[in-house]
Amino acid sequence: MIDLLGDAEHAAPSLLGCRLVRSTPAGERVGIIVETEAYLPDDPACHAYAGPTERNAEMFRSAGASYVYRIHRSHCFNVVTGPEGSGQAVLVRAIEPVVGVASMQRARRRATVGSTAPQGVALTNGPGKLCQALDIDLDLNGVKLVGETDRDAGVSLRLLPRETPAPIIERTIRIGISKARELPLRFVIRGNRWLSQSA
DNA sequence: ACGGAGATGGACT
DNA sequence: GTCCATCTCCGTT
Repeated sequence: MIDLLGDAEHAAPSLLGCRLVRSTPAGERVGIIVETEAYLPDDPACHAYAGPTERNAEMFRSAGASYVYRIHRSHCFNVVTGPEGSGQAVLVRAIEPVVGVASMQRARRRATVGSTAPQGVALTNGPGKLCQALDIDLDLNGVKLVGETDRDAGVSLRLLPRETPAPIIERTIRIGISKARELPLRFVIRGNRWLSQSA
């Protein structure tokens, strides 16, 4: 059971080890979530902090939906958590690829502007990279990720519980933000090799 | 209508 | 380490 009804600070570590499943006509891609960050209602770094806007609308809807937004050339993927209307979410910052690696590599190559093909851990070790690898963009903003999903409606992104024992978790400050830098709201699976490069 | 900022990634010195 | 591409959103004119 994945705890998404509690607040993001509680949900973020509970998502570690869970599987993210992307199904398209081309096949299935699966990654294990290894790094997350919580963004809370009273948190200046949270997109929902200043209240509902068009961009962050999904954060104020029901837990278990996706919140996808664009930053520079990349997308970031979040899982909405907490009571409806509370405005909080968990950013997925890195996954460990387990199924459909070749398909992820193709998707990354397609989305990469430069010439060098992403290799090794660079496949999915960052929030923008994993969105490229799984073809997550604004079309997947607001889709239901758990339970009865919108799969028949052509939507194919699902969150499944972990199959393994709870991982050993480390907690640190968040990465790449300018506000509320000091809050320890980043959670990682200890020692996992697919974690993002933390400056 | 406008301008600045950004939960990033890749290239380069 | 630094620089910046590229675009969406949002607060301000």
